[in-house]
Amino acid sequence: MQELTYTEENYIKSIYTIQDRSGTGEASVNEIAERMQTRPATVTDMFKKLSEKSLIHYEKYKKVRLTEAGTKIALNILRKHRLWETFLCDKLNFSWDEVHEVAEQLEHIRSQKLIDKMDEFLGFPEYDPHGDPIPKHDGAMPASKSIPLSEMPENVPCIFVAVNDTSTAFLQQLKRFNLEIGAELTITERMPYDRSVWVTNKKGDSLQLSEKIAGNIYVV
Amino acid sequence: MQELTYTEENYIKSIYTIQDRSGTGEASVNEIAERMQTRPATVTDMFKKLSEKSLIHYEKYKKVRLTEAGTKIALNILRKHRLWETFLCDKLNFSWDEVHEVAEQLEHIRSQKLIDKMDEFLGFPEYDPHGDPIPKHDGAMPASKSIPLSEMPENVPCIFVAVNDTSTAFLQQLKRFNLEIGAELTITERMPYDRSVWVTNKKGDSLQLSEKIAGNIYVV
DNA sequence: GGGCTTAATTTGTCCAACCATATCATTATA
DNA sequence: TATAATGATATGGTTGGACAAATTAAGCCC
Repeated sequence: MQELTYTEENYIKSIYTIQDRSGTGEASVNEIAERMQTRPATVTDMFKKLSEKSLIHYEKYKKVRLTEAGTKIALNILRKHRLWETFLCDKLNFSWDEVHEVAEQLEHIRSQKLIDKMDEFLGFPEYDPHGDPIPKHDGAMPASKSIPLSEMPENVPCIFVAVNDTSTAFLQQLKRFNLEIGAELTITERMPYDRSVWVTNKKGDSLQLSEKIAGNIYVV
Repeated sequence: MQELTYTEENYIKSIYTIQDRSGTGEASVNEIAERMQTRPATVTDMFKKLSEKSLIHYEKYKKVRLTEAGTKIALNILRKHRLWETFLCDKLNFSWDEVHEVAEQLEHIRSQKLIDKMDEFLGFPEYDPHGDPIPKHDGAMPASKSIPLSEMPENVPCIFVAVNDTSTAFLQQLKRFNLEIGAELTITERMPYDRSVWVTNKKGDSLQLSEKIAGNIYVV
């Protein structure tokens, strides 16, 4: 197990996320640059370094893929991130839209013992406050059986279980709509022009969600 | 409130610690280099930078002292460090000798809300597991729990912080022994017959102190 | 295939934090 | 007071992570 810088860890995590939500299981220089708020040149440099350390499969001008070692690291960071989020919400009463940026820092703390004790302290949770599965110590991940709200058929009720974007902007928007994990939603109508959807909740309130929002709300 | 790097924060903390136990309230390049495990050249560079940011008083070839702003930052880091140590011991059942290096990482987490909530979660503790006082949110520090030198266990280094007798006779005796506030002392042996103690200082000098003297020297 | 667009890489620079070495100040001591 | 020892600084160099600008490769469309 090598010593990685925080920056390297963040790249690994971004690659994991991008390849996870791309059909092909790969990530491009531009996608990572976008996500890391940096320039493609920087990403190319980092790809070389990570490749040197055998954490990604990299060939010039091609997309990259995490190696097994890289994936293991990504899952470990994800585990820490989600356990910390759970801690912040469950024990310190943070609201679920406040935890992300603090967890972004805490996920880099290096101490096997700390994270194992934290897991125990929290009662070995399977899902974090956003509904995302928490990888186990060995990297095993509870199934996340959710799909984007935008892919739900019309008039089939579903439960809001996770978000696919943890930016403050997005979470605040949800707050404005009064949308929370656990809400029961039903798509009543699709607007073909901009792919937005009309949704009703259990109380019968109706609201219109853009394609972007509906694509980042995950439901079962 | 400026954004400091972790490294800068660590220097600030080291300066605080050194000047706190120095008698004169100052810290030298070499002392900091020793404590930070780095070279004097590096420390000089950093002193210039911190001086530029008005966090220390710095003049070439002289010792440094934290400014008010610098002290505030140091106390804030100390607060975070000691609260985290308390958390690790009280809530996660770490033993008191395991917590330090993890707290060294956690003390850099930037979130006012987190640390305030943590303080509350822990029941607003005044002292950390090592008995050191935890600075309050406003920088106020509970009195540090000093004890008479005579009550220190053997072979545990401590710092001479106060006297409990301000008579000239006592102070002159201290002078004769070359004992000053700030000295690092270690009891090497106890003489059961008269309860006097053998003490060594940092230079390795050894001296014998009567029960009366050792009882009026306060240490932490 | 040729040309165009987009994506990726190379090159050269910058800054923070480090170091070794050489030099300069301060101090302690003969 | 002169001089050696110690302490601090200056200089020049390295590395990691970032950037802009220029260049090259890949993919696509006719």
